[in-house]
This record gives sequence, C-alpha cells and structure tokens, in this order.
Amino acid sequence: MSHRVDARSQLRILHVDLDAFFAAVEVLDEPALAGRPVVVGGSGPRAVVASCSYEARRFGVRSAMPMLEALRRCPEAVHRPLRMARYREIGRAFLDLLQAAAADVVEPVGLDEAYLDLGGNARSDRAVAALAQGLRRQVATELGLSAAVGVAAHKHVAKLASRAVKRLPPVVRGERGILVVPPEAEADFLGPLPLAAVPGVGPVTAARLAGIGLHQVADLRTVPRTVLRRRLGQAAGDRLLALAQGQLDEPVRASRPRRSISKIVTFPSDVEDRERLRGVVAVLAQALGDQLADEGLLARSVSVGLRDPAHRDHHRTSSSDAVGGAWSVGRQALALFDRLPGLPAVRAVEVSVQGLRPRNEVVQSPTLPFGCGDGSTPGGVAVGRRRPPVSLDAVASKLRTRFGPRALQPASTLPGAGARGLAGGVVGSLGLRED
DNA sequence: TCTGGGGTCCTAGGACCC
DNA sequence: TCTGGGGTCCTAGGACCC
Repeated sequence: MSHRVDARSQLRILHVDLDAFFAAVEVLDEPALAGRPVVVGGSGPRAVVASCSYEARRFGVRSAMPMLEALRRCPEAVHRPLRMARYREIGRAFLDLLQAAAADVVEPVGLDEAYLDLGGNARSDRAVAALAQGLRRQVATELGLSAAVGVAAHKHVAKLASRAVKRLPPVVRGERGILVVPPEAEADFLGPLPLAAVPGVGPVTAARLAGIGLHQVADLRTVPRTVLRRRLGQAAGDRLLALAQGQLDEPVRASRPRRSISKIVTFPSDVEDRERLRGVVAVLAQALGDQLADEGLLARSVSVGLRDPAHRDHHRTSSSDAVGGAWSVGRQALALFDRLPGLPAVRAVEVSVQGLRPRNEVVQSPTLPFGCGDGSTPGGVAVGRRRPPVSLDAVASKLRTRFGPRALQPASTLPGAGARGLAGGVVGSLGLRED
C-alpha cells in the first residue's frame, strides 16, 4: 500500500534489550557460574526472583516468581542477592554505548533496555539492519552481554520484535539476535498476538477485553471506539484502537528528570501494631529525606501508603511549598500516617515524594523556630538575609554525618518508644549503617 | 505460586476560578 | 437567582512496566 518515495528507511526505531540482565552480570563477575542455573533476588519468605539465567528458565523459573517456588523448582540453582549498584554501573555503560550510536534520540527503559530513534540517520533498510547488528556485537564485545534487538517503524512493534527474539533461547538463536518487522508486515505480525502480550495491556485489561470476547489484536479492528473507551477508559481505549488499526505512533522520548522517589518495605509477615508501623514510616521518611538532601532536591508533596494483605493500597498525600530533608519529610509523613484509616493488618509500607525540583531553584526553607533566622516568619524566605536561616534539616544532617545515621531520629523510632527495635531492622534493610 | 522495590501514567471527583 | 461550560489543581485509587 505504501510506496517508498525515497531510499530513506521507515525502519527508524530500534528496541535493544539485554538478556537476563542481573543474572548475566552475576555470571560476568563470577565466570564459574556460566552454564549454571542462576537466580537473583532477595531471600525472605516474600522475596521474588528479580532475574534468572536461561538455564534456570528451563526448570520453569521466571522473574517475579516467589523465590521459594523458584528454588523448589530448581534446587540446584545458584542464588545471588541483588547488587543494584553494580547493575546501575553496567547499565550506565550500556546506555553510553547506545548514545554513541547514530541515533537522534535514546530512551532508556529501566537499566537494561532502550529505544533508539534513528530519525534522519535511517538511510536504508539494509543500513539499519547493519547498524542493529553492529550494536549487538558491540554489546557482546565491550560489555560481555547478550542483547536482542527489534527493528520497526513503530515503537511498540520494535518492542514486540525484540521480545519475539528473546523467546528463543540463545543456543537456538545463534547469530540471529535481531528481528526486523517492515511496515508492510506489521499488520500480519500484530494480528495474531494475544492482547495480553501487547505492551501496556496487563492482566486486568486483558481480562476486561476477554470479557467482551476480544483475545487477539486482530479482534480489535472492528470494535467501535465507544465500546473500548467504556471498557478501558479514554486513553487506554484510544491507544489500543490505534494500535489495532496500525496508527499508533508513540515518540521515542529522551529520559526526563525523575518525578518521584519512594521507599518501600514489605514485612516478612503482616504487621498489626500501629506503633510499629509508625516507627517504620519514620525510618523510611528519614532515609527519603536524606536522599533528597544528598541529591540536592526538594519535593512539593509527600505520600504515605499502606498495603493491606489483599494488596490494596491506601495512601494520604499532602502538598506544601517544599520539603527537603529528613526532618521535614519525617514530620509530614507521620502526620499523614495518622490520617490513614486503621487496617487490621499491613503487608507493606511506602513513603514517597513527588514534584521534585533542584534545591537551588527554590527559595523557601524551613527554619528553626528559635531565632537562628530572624524569627519573624517561621518557614521564612531565605533570600536577601544577611545571615541565612539555619534549617532543621541541615542541622539534623550534620549531626548524622558526624555521629552516624541514628544520632538524631524521631523519638517514635527509638526502642522502648513503641517501635521496639523494629526500626533498626528497617535501617538494616535499607542498607544504612546501624552504628 | 499469593505476588519486591522502584518508577510512570491515567481516572474520577471536588474545589476553585473565569 | 439560576444556569452553562472550561480549565487547573489536588487527592485517592489503580494499572502497568522493568
């Protein structure tokens, strides 16, 4: 149907996806693991598999599977804990490599995938395929990792193409680590795919669609827009219809600044004691506040969430001019916690901040109430003063830097104040020092 | 086989303003 | 006094992704 008007390829989008990333990094750093089933993840009763090698997958192990189940299916698996700092390091090198390629835009997704839009650099189909092969080779030789690459005219098709490659075990795959789906083949490629395989369609949406007899992408082509909108909401309905009609053209976007930061702890078993929960909120808020301060960020709002045993989340949010350090985040988080409804049992606790801005773009700063500023305006403006007000967060941060992370913390987190030492356990699980 | 931690985006209702 | 429509912000809840 579409006639080429020039030699420039319509195959502008590449999706590059590293294989079994965390597990592959473990093998890279410990070559004796090569060829063995490797599972990476936590070890508590509620831990899940974050990544697993192809050898482990042969036993039916999958990522997001409970770790205990994975080890039951594959008792000889080598279990390694997560080393996020190391994965971030390799992920950074991966991104650097991609950004050095001839792409207009690179959009990272997590640590181990990215979309490339070649834009005006897409010369011909043959040249694009060669570029994709070159990237794959580079990833192998420079990083020691294996990647799958999908190439298409549209983002979602490139993603589905790389996923199709990944379904083949590396042994079978051989050199064919790339799948190119030309525009004229898109409809045939997408049509028979189960809707649950479409990026953006999860279990809930797939079930809603199955409820009206829709199972494959092709089934959507004749469904009225109003039906999809009513079933899925406007955005999701319109997007899926566009996808089915070959008109979905989402842009590859360069990475943007983070919009939120969160800290979550899941308990090994559900917790009923509200004082204990309060202590955990305080510790998480403190860690979050410290991270904001470390990164030179201020947030506009704070949220506290509780997950109940049925995995439903309950949260409360409050907005303000700016919160930055452990003190102000902690105070707001505890006030929010007190507004949350009492739950019979809690599975997980989360504290998060949204609306992030660099600290130096914001003039407001909470001040000590006793005259370190000029005292005239609590939370007064810090510009134009002869002596800048001292913020409680800055004082708290200094004290903890000098005397350790537990030198100053909310009383509610102290043993004997109701938290009964639990805060210490959370401090440990956040990777903070406990001295 | 009962499901981690860290994110993004969407929806819906209410407040408030023009 | 009653009516309208639109825009924006805030909050709570959810779906989805790696």
